[in-house]
Amino acid sequence: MSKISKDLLDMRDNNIGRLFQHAGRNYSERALALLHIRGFSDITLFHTVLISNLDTTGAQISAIAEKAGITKQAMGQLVNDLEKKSYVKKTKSADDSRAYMINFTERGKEALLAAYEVKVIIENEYKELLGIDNLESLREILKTLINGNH
Amino acid sequence: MSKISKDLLDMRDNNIGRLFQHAGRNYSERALALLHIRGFSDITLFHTVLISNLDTTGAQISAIAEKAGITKQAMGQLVNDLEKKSYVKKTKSADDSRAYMINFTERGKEALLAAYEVKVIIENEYKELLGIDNLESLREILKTLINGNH
DNA sequence: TGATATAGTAAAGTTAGTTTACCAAATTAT
DNA sequence: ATAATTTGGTAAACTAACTTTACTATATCA
Repeated sequence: MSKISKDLLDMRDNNIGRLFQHAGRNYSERALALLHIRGFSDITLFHTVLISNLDTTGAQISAIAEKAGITKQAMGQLVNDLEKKSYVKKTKSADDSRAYMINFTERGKEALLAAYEVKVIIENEYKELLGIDNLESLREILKTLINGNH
Repeated sequence: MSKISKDLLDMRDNNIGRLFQHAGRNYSERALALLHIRGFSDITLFHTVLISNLDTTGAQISAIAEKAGITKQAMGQLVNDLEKKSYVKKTKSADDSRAYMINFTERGKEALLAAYEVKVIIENEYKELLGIDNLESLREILKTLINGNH
């Protein structure tokens, strides 16, 4: 086998971009499975975008959208969807009559806490697999990579 | 601020799953931009799934689909799309009259080589940012994570 | 008092697929 | 040799997770 075709093969298996994607997908699937076990079986990956970007103090649709990096229309749909599933409630803002305030319901808060628990569990699994030093250096490397090529 | 709400905030910024996703997206965007500069501007992220899973010796649709981890129907669409853009050609298989052999065209081979160049460039950027040791340990950590919770 | 910006909604389009259902050819079983 | 099953591929409809375009209502700035 020639050098170049060996390299091309290597591109598939050792491609760092593909490894990121694969690791990310693994994480998401594990997180979702653990959330489902905890009784939040109607939550999809899509929903976690809102759950993990809404503060317990509440926020406006466009503010959460910006934080999450999606359009306000998409966030609007997400909010409506999670309101139907009664994880959040939408109330007219007192300050701005164009705006709505989005807040967690009790169930929503429970989901948020469960999401936190799940995060801790998965990180412990990772610690088990890698050792704590490697996990923390992984986190630092990823942050450097993300901030380095803004 | 209470311990739990500080932890919940931390979940957003330091969440390892989110860091994977972010790093993966950064990589893809950079790779695609570099491919476009090289004259392959009609290739999307979607197309790279086929390009990076097809050998220069050619293969059947269902074989590539399995390798890529998508359905043969989805791969069929991808193949048709890339045939229209003349990156691959589809010929009736001599061995199996139900099957087609998918091969790169000359342009397709050029794209494959460009993809390899782009990979090298991005990895060099990463080396610059992290140092070679950190890059290699990142790769090993990711592989451990992926194989560890298959 | 306009002009412009902001909050949100509605509807259609897009991307990257999956599911269901099918046909034709190949393989295996009887 | 024929029937049953598997395999290669296609078609059409559906889905998720969005974006784009276009709009209304309210707020703010000049």
